[in-house]
Amino acid sequence: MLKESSKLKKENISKLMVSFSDPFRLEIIDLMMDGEVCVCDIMKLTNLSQSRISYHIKILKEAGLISDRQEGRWVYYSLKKEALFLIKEWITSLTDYSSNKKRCCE
Amino acid sequence: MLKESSKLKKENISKLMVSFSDPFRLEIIDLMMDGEVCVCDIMKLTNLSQSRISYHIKILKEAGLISDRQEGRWVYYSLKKEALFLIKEWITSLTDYSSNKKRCCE
DNA sequence: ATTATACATCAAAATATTTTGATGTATCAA
DNA sequence: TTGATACATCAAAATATTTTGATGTATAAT
Repeated sequence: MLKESSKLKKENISKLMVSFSDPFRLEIIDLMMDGEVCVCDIMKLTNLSQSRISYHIKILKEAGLISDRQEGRWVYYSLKKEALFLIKEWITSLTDYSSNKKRCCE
Repeated sequence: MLKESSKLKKENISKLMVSFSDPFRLEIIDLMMDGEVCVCDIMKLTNLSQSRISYHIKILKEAGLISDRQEGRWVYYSLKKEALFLIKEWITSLTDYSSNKKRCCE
């Protein structure tokens, strides 16, 4: 069962998954795969408005998926490897699920 | 980059991730880890209403995460290993992302 | 045939998420 | 110190998702 095998609580899982559930957030995550990005970068590379990007960044941050680092006027965002690893672990617990099927409703 | 390394299109990824983004769907997925389940099973094991379960099942099905098999009055649902594998692959492409950070806004 | 069970589907209501445009704060440069 | 840049935050509007209760369809048991 998922409950025992995962180090992530169900609430955290859904928050992390919410991060991936929006195409614009996937775009942003995609950009972060090449390293740190600031909001201004994302603005240049997508055509999302600044406040829209900030909103999505907030979702990602509250899910624990990204970390931020301020440097002067800029804030650099990057993916948290630890979070990605936990997600991978969770997905693995799913793919490794027992294949002996039970019949229901009997 | 995500785009090239994944066999899943961004649209499919977000649909799959939407599946995992709801706590009740996570419950249902959890139950399916022990094998096939019917709606009646899910009703017994959670206290979700029948139409509510059907709604969530539909989301999971349209995301391509589960398959169904009818037997008499019952419909048995189970996780599609293929879909889980694709998700795992995608997550892996994220965790394996290049760690040479670029500086932005320069 | 009638009734019950299992589930899907529908429309309306309830909620939640997302977008927009405006405003606020901090940093920096002139 | 004034103005510009980078970003956060806010409230309202727009949009999307979820829940509910009712109704529909198919299967099966009596």
